[in-house]
Amino acid sequence: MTDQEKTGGTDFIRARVRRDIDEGRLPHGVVTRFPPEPNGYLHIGHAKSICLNFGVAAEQGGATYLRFDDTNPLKEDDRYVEAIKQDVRWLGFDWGDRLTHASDYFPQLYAFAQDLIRAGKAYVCSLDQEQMRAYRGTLTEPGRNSPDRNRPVAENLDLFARMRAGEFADGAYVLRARIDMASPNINLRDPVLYRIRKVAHQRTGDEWPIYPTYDYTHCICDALEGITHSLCTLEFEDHRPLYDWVLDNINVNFHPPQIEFSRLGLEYTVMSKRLLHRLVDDGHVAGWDDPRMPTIAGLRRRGYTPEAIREFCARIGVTKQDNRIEMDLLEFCIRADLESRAPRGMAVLDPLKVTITNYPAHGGETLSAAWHPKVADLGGRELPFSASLYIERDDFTESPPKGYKRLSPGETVRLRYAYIIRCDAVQKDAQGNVVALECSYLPDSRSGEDTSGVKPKGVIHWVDAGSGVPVTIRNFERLFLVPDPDGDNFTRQINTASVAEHRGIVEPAVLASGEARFQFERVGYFVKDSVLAETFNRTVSLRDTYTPGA
RNA sequence: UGGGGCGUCGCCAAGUGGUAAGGCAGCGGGUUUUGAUCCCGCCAUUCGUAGGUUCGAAUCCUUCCGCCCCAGCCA
Repeated sequence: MTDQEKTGGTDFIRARVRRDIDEGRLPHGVVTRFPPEPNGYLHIGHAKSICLNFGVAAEQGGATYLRFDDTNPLKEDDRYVEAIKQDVRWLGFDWGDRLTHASDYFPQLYAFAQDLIRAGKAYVCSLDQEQMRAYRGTLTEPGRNSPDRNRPVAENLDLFARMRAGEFADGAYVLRARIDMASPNINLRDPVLYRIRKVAHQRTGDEWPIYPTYDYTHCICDALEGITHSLCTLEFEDHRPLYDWVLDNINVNFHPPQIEFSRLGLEYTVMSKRLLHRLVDDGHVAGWDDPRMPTIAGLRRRGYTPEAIREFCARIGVTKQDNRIEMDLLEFCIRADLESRAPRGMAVLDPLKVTITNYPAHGGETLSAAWHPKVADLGGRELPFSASLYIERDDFTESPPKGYKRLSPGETVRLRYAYIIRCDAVQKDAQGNVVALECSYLPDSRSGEDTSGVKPKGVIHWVDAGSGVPVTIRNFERLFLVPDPDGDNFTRQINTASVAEHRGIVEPAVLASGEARFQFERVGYFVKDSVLAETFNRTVSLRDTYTPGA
């Protein structure tokens, strides 16, 4: 748990909850809910909501429901249900036996609708969608009453029963609340409560030919579950009067307050399910769990930890201000987590062959290195060394800038955990590209027992050619070219170079250990891909403050 | 232009009448066999604007400006 998870934070929602407790309004404790619609995968914006809902309740010894908001079988699919459950669990939250579905309440929802009709608060309307739009008015003009608005109660009851019995085609009728067609709040202009959809539902099958809408369903489910704080995002703010209207007009003895907070915005990515769906469906990414996706599944495959994501959610806070968080903060959180627990290893992404000319050509030795420079408990590993090695191409240059701390002709550098070497000769191909280096090593400079007295330019990582294992290493960049991609220019804003595959080589102990996450020294944090063999995904690079020439 | 929200450092965010927390980023320095980590220091006379109330305002009142959301039988 992070500090904020322990103390509970000071945001306006937690302040409100504490006040409710202090003033004795919650005799049965705090009850919240996370209500995803199973029409896609969860993303980091949902993580914010999950951390908030589960966090607020847990801090007060309360309970949280995981409730699937499954009122629209046209868009929903059971395969998303399992993915969502897995993601919530992986993030570290437990709903216990409080797993529910809006569809669990379909019978009660139906009965309440009949009550509304009897009370003259709802009516069956035959306007088609276009007509209804025309009757609704505009933002600045009031709407007009539906010709069916004064249909007698008995007739409404009969028609609604026949809708339920499946007598009518999709779209023939809807059940509407009878509120106010002139309301400045468009949500109150006789909103639809039920629509006919002769579609099989993932849980209720063909039992219902009619389905309740979100506005009608959500508030009632909240009330029936005794949700003490119904937390949602800002765009539902002007639905609140409708939320309240429904609960005020049915016979239910509990009325949760709806409290809104701003959704998470993250630079260089998108957070709407519609756009995420497009990325997947149009093949811009390999799937919902593509490591470049801001989905929980994508972040997981990328190597993010639940702890880092929770820490991120704690750090961004909860307010009503629109926001767009910099990637730097997310990266800071995962680096901070991995720094202390990821074992170190060495991998070369772009190998440059090095031959130690004064080292026995057929010999070799085994050096040792700790898995972590500060965490002794992590133990150590063996590191094969020989005359034939690979270093990072990037760690050599023929013309070093001022202050260069890597290898260049005539200069010395320490091979991490091993010896100091000097570059004696550079081999090039016909085009003048450097293809290999000839170096000599200082026999008395072995790591830990260095008596050479030589101060090398710096330290670089390396992998023994004979024992190193070839692997694919994937580096990811931001998915979009602009910090705030929009739906209209979406396709043009996608970064088509967001993944770079390297054919690299990694020290044998890394693959031999059972670990998944490593810091490849001087490069970054990586995780073994959960699907592709011998493939590492870069979770995040190491912080790099090197400015050439400086 | 109807309704609903929001405006405190590049990005987040405390603060709710008593004289601008903190984090991320950035910058400078120290330690370092990872140009990492770690450690030090710097980083808003000012709170969208203009007035007003007050001994005193980011906090109260008024004006204006800017941004976001709403016209699905989506959620």
